[in-house]
Order: sequence, then C-alpha cells, then structure tokens
Amino acid sequence: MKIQDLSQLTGVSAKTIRYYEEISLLPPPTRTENNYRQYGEQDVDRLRLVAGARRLDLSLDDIQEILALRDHREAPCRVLLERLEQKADEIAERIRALQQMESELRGLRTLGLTFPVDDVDGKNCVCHLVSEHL
Amino acid sequence: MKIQDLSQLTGVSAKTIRYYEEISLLPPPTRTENNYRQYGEQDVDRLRLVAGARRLDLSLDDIQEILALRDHREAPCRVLLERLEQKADEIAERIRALQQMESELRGLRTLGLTFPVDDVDGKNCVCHLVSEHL
DNA sequence: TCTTGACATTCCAGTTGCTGGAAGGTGTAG
DNA sequence: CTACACCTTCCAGCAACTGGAATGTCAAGA
Repeated sequence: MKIQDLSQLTGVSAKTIRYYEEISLLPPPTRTENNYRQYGEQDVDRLRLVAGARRLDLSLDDIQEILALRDHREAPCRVLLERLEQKADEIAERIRALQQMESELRGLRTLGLTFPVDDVDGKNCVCHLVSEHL
Repeated sequence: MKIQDLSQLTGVSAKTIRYYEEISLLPPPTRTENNYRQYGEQDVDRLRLVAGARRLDLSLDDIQEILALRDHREAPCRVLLERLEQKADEIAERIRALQQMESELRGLRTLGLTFPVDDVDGKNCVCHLVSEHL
C-alpha cells in the first residue's frame, strides 16, 4: 500500500503522513526497491487512531503519549479517557470565551451602525469604540 | 515615553510592540540619543486600536488594512464594521463546531467508561471508539 | 519509441502571533 | 562600586501543518 492509498483510507494527506513520520508519530515504514513508502494494515489502524484523536482536537503530544503507552502494551484507555475529559472541559471553556466575544462583536457593530460612517477622526466612529474596548 | 510606558498604557508587551513595528503595523518611532524608542500620544491611540481589535480576535492583516485606510484618511469605519460582522459570523461557526466536538467527546467518554479499562488491543476499548470515530 | 501525466522522493521555507533568550549598552540608587 | 532594571539587536522556537522546487519512477497512449 502506497502513501496515497493510506491517505485515502484515513483522510490524512500524504504531506501530513510524511510529517507525522518525521516527528516520530508514525514509525518509518518499509520501502519498496524504488524507495517508495510501503504501508500495511497496522499503519492504517495507527493512523486512524491519530486522525480520530486529531478530529477530537487532541494535541499531537497527547497522541504521542497515548501511542507510546499502546506501543509498550500498556492500556492507553485510562489515559485516553482522562484526556477526553480534559479536552471536553477545555472546549467548554473556549466556547464560553467565544460566546462572550461574539456578543461583544455584535454589540459593537450595532452601536457602530448608529454612528456616521465617514467620520475619520471624530469621536463618533466605531474605530474609537474598538480602541476603547476593554 | 519609553517602550515600557507604552506597554503599561496599552497592555501590550514591549516584545510585542517591537514585533508590531517589525511587521510595519506600527511606524518606527523616533529614538532618543541613546537609541531608545520614544513614543507619543498618537502611538498610544494607534496601539490601543490594535490591541482592541486583537482582543476581538481580528487578524493582524485585518488590522493592517484598517490602519492603512485610516492612514490614507479614508474612513475605516465601513471596513471595520464589515470585519466585525464577518468575525462574529466566524466565531458563531466556531462555536457550533466546538459544541459538536464537546458533545462527541463527552459521549465517547461516557461510552468508554462502560468498557474494561485494561483491554489493550481488544475491540472493547475506548481507543477503538476513537479510531472509528468519523 | 516518445511523451505525457500521475504518482513518488527530499529538502527548504512559510504560515500566525507572538515569546524566550543571549549578548551587550545605559541609567539610577544605595 | 556595584547591583539592578531598563534598553537594544538578533536568532530560534512554538503547533501543525502546507506549499513549492527539483528530481525520480512508472504505466498508458499516439
């Protein structure tokens, strides 16, 4: 199986696969006589785990850790479960911050709309609202 | 006014101020005889606009554009208003995606908890849930 | 047989928005 | 005199890729 096939099966670009290999997230595969990378089923499995975890926004470092445990035949589930919860909490926090930001943005815009739009330097300009925004 | 003072007044670190200058977001200030950067009120204004826009998560490119318009004495308000709305929409979208992700994460974890935690390679492991996760 | 195109390889550089650190100069207070 | 807090420049790195150049390989079609 060549790199493009692996890419198809996992939804990860060939570029990214090479990158993952470079940072030792994936082991260097065997090569064919013409130096092409050759992959097998294990590689599909491993990369699918990586891709799934990335879709869940786990960091490559987190994933390294999980894979390392798996490689040493220790159950990574405990760690994975922990990371999953951690990530969920992080995401919840980010959602809160973003919601805050969205409402500020909309509020500012609404306020800005009530002001003359050609007032370059005057105080009645949305620019000043932005720069005075804490 | 030295760089540290400007930093205090705007909440932007000296490092970042130099960086903004390097990428031409801020004009090179005059220097004192000992080569220290010297800032005035305009610099405070300008940097405050930048800092406010950054807090609203506008990109430095967006800010460049807005400042360029201002520098050419064209009203940046129209553009700023537009960016504000664009950003708000972007953020709303990100919130949606994050909410989706959070619920997937929590769901996966809950499901994972019902499984044996030491099953390294078996199918009944949260690892497999993750790698099969679309 | 030649050529085209679709793959493959390596390596280098860029993205975004900073931040850290080294190595050195300056200014003030005790 | 010396300590300390500033200032300067430049270089490197973070995360997670992505793009591009230069080169090699392979199979099919005119």
